[in-house]
Amino acid sequence: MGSPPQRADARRNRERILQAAFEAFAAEGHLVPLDDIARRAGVGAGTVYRNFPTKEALFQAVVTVRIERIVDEARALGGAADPADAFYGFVTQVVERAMFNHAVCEALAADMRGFDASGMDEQFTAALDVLLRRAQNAGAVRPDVDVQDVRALLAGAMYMERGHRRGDRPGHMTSLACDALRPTTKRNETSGPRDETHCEICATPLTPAATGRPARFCSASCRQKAHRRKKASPKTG
Amino acid sequence: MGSPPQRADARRNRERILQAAFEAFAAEGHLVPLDDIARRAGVGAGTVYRNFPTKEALFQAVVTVRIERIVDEARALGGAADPADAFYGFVTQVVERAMFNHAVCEALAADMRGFDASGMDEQFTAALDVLLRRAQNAGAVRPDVDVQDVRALLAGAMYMERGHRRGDRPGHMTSLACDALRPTTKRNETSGPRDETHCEICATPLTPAATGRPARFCSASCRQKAHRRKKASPKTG
DNA sequence: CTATAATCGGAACGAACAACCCGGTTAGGA
DNA sequence: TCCTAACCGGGTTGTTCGTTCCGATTATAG
Repeated sequence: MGSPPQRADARRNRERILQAAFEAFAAEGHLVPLDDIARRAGVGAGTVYRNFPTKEALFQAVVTVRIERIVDEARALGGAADPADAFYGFVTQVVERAMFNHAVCEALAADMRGFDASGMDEQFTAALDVLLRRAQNAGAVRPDVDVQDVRALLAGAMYMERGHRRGDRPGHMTSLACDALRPTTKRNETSGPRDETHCEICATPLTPAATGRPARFCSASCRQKAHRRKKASPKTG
Repeated sequence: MGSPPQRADARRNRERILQAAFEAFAAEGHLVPLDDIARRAGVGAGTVYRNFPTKEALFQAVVTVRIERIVDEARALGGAADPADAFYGFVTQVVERAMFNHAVCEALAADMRGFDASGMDEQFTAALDVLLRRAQNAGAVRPDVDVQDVRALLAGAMYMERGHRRGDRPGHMTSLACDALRPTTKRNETSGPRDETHCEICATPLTPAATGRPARFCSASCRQKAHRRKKASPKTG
């Protein structure tokens, strides 16, 4: 009890392990072999296990710090002047951050990777709930979603950004996900009309027109159809 | 070449393996051990490997059939009378189906699990593109998304439905995802207002009121704030 | 400097799983 | 019925990875 708590080298190694684990988990997720972490920390696997009972415990030790920080930010935004900015800004930022940290991504994902035990799940959900309700009361978020929906959408947005990352348009899927939450007004229409490479009517791929002006239809009949439609339904066309 | 193509028991076993693999992959995804599939089929692991060079080949053989069916349905919907119904109906149905088939879910997910080789990815994307463009031309889908966005949203919806499944409201996240694609008009507002357990203004948790009527605010000041807001912004409130 | 106990590191273990192999079995034609 | 090539199945191998163990090392008090 009164004994010197730890030897100096032991303390140093613990820090090194945490640092290496943070980097490794962030880069590759919880599946990274523990031996890799040990090697990056410059210690043996045994030393890791003297500090953390299981690999899972190490993962949680690393991630809990990050989640706590995120929860703190959410709480700080709870009193922000503009509830809409606070909510959408927070959501966007969380996803953005998770993009660069696979571990946070996994922790916030669907199952919270068993974080229920540490209470992080409840805290995160509660903090998010405050932002959500304020935004809803301000009319910035549709009223028929609850905090679990937003949690799911967050996880989904991270998943989409990671899985379907195309070099261009980072954050595009998140923007789309946010639009799903908005009331029917005020959209985030990002880009202009897509560049057309298919017939606008039947979606047949268009051969690159030799003429300067890009073609919009594959045939005269489709062009006529388009004209007819434009006249018939000016509301939806 | 002219030799009897296969022994009867071999043919029978092949069918059994395909059936067992379909069930196992559908229930548990591609991670299910191959030995389990062999056992369910009532054969040894060796017999599986005599029919399919790798576990991955077996997975693809099983899943390709399902994806082909989905692609066929998409193509059939390409000429539907109502492009909006065709598109949203197809998306909803694909997610719904994947809910009960983990294998399809994984195959349609972000990376298509290497299905590029079999051409399924291109075919699925092309068929989906037709539905999307027709729906866009009909004004039922916002014009600033492309087929890759929809692919991502599909994968995300499946992910969300699977991960955050709450007993109630199956398909709710899919409905939300579809709303992200709609033009600003015409929403799918599913349920009424959520049951309030927090202050509508500051989101403080409300202690269950002893009185019969449920409270909506945590304090008199919040109640006043609500009144003021309702007068100030009748458009958004 | 010395003694000693905490600490270190990596070898060793066990479990899981894909893939291979070979001795025994059987279908099906003659 | 008999023969044989095709086929069967599970035991075996190789690999990966989490976890444990123990002889070697080293920090630190006296």
